[in-house]
Amino acid sequence: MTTQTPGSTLPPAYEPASVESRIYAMWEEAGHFQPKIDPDREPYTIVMPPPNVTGELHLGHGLEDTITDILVRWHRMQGDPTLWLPGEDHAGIATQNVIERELAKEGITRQELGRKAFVERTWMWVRKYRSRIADQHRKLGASADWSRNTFTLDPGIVKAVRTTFVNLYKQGLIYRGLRMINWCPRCETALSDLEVDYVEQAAKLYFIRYPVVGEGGMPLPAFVTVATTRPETMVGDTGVAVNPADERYEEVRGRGLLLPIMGREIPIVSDDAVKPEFGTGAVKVTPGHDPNDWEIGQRHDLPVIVAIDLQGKMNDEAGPYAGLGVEEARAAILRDLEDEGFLDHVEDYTHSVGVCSRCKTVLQPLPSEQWWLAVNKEYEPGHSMAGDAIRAVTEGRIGIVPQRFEKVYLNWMENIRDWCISRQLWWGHQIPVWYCENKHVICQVEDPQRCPECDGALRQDQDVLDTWFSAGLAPHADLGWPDDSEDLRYFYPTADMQMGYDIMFFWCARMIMFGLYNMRGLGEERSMPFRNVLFHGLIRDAKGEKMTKSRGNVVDPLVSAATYGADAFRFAVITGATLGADQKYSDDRLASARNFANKLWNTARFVFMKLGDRSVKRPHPLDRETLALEDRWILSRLEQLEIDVDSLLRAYQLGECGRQIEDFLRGEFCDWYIEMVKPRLTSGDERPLKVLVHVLDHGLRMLHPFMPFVTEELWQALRAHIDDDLASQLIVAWFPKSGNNWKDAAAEAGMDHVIEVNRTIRNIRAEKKLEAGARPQVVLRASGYRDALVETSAATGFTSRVDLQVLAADAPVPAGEWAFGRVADTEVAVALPQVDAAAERARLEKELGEASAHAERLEKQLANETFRAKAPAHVIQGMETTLAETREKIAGLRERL
RNA sequence: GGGCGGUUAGCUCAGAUGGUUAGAGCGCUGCGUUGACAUCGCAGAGGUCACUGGUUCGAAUCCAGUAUCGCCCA
Repeated sequence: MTTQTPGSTLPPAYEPASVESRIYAMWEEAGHFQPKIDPDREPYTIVMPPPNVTGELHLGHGLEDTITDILVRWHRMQGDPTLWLPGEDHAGIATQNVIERELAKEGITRQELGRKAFVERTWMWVRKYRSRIADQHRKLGASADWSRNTFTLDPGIVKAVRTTFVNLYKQGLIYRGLRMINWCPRCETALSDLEVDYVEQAAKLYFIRYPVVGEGGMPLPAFVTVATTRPETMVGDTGVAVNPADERYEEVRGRGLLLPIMGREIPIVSDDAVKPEFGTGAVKVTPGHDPNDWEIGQRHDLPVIVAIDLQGKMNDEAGPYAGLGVEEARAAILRDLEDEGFLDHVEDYTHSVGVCSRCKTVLQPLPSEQWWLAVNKEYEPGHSMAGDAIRAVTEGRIGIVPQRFEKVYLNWMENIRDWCISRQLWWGHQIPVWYCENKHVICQVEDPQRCPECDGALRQDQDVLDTWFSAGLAPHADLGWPDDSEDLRYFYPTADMQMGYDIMFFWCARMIMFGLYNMRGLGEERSMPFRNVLFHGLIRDAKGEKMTKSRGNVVDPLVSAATYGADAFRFAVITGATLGADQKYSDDRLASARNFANKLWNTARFVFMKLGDRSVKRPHPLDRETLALEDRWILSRLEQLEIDVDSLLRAYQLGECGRQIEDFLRGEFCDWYIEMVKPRLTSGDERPLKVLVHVLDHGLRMLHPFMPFVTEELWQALRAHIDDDLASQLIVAWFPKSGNNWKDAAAEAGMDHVIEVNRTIRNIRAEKKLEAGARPQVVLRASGYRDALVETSAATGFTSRVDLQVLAADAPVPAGEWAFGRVADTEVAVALPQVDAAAERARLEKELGEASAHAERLEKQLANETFRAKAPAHVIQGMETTLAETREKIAGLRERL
């Protein structure tokens, strides 16, 4: 290791690959990821959104790990018992698809394999992949408690799922019912409303004539023309509907129509749901194949005919078309309609079609017997799952960050409908319901052997539950519920939760509903699954396109982390956008973050080099007067940063916080403090050492949640140089908190001035094209800031490469050619080899123009009576000072001209 | 149809509760290797903060509307 003589042993560039795995192992072996339960301290708990167990981490996971790890490390460093609870999800349909694709490579289907063998085979995959997911998190630095890692099919979670199901069933919130569902013919399962994507599709609108039936059942020469996008479903028509207010159909209301081809008589019904402006204002009603028609059918008691089977083929109800696929049937029916003169005309039409969000197959709406969760039904007076979930947010017990997502959440929750929770899959939590030969239904947590009512043989319901049913239990189930575990008692409710806004309804909404329901025994203030939920945006590719496998634009976060370092990856994604906003992925940002890590590395190398083998005490506030101006300045700035970092982290402004830490370390610490202190160190002044060590220490601590690896590695080397009680590892070192000891407005004002003077000197150097190696004479004529300029004159001389003289404002400028500048009441004169008189004059005139305009604005503002009356004193004061300085600048410039 | 968000430098994005001349990174131009760092440093160019109107002493920031892009829900 590098602790003996660090300055000399650290390589000249930061090499993440040689650091990260060693540091991670060090933390993990020390047990720092596992919280110590301390009843006297409020814990900090956050549950990881569980990735698909057979998947890979993508950039979204990388962002989530970063967000969570920042919060977790920040809390851990404040001494909170901190638990980051990781897990993996069985991801029912997604995993089943993965395994089915594998089987397909071998030329077999799951049906050929059989359910038992299929499930066993899936478990083999799960065992193989599960540890890989955890390793991927580790590579990103995630300080999660792997000893508590949870999988959604672990026995404890199975118990939680079944307990929840049984309780809801007994309270009548879970029921089995025949309803219209979204059926995916490829996945061969029902889907919830959320798993449907709607895509715009160019299609046709077919106008079909349905003959009116007269007295005695004879067709009249009159027609009602209906418009439809799906003519093949007409074989299942059981009515035609018109709007009750539509006068065009006054004549035929109450009559029957003859269904072409099928020859069946169907009624005309009046229903408000029909939009008169659509098509002809008359629509065919197919309750078996359209959700709206199902509703109309229910209202008018129309029969339901299902003519398309579960594989998307026409069945016997379709008469002559039985056995055809939907597309083939459509073509055949259109041909027949046309031949028999029923097809009126065809129009182009764009409409949206529901497709399976996973496999993009066009969905079939079908009436089907499924299990449902009645989210709006009261289970106790005044309490329904959705109602409670609404109130928890509107009454502020759960906070949503950023707040604007609150509306999205509420809007969805207020319009929520019963949730279809059963899936016709083999992989997942099988529904804990058994049927016996005598039609008894048993719903219980433990597997029953025989029917308790009649001792008959039992068969378990074949369906499994929607993946989000089990995922929705995570915060309490992962902690041990329904058992009364120590973890559950201590860590519930969890503190924060974070996820992409794209799964707000799938996961966040369900966790809130289930948490409030299952944990209601804790009372309103403690039953919620988390106190705050953070929604982050999506990471898109450089063009702003969503990353998908089919587009081939997916970036592997582990490749990024391996290329640039995990710290750089984290820093880039967290500063890439504000929370909740999408960001575009760019290698430039990664490179920039890597450069920052390297900068930090070399900053530390410099400090170690100057320290040699010394160990120094921190600067003490009581010794403030013995410190130099720039020492007091950087300590004051550090203190301000500590205040800002604290408030930004509290407000979950993680990106802004990271940026401010970087700005401080790069812009103030490296570019100014270290540069200015070099001549003092060279001349043997040791005071800066303790400041360097202290600022570096606190800087590393504050940056640690963002860039854990490089900061820990450097801190391990820094420890030996600090004469203080220190933790053994940065991961558990105290997070800096301002003690209000170092704020020093005078030092800040003085240094701001000194910095501006340096900038002015450099600016003149560059503008006058003075030789880079030259050390020109510079004369400063100063009054207000004379002491500060004198004190820092050696530093200025060094860092701006000049021979500096500080004179009184009224002292004469020595003879020679000079270029002039001015900062507040200080005049800057840089000796020139020769002056281009005209160019110098033009420059001064430009500057005078700008200064005059500025002064004018300020005068106007200050002359405004209302402004003087209403603006806060410090603003007026500040403007007056600036005005005075600007006037002096103008005077100086006039003098030159 | 309802709702939400974006529009700030060539590009990617910051700018919490309105406050003195709006910032960063990348890119660009010029200079530079003064023993921490070329994964670097210094200096510079570059913005009527989408538009219109309003509130206010004061608006990138608040309000209303418009345009445009995107997302969600139905």
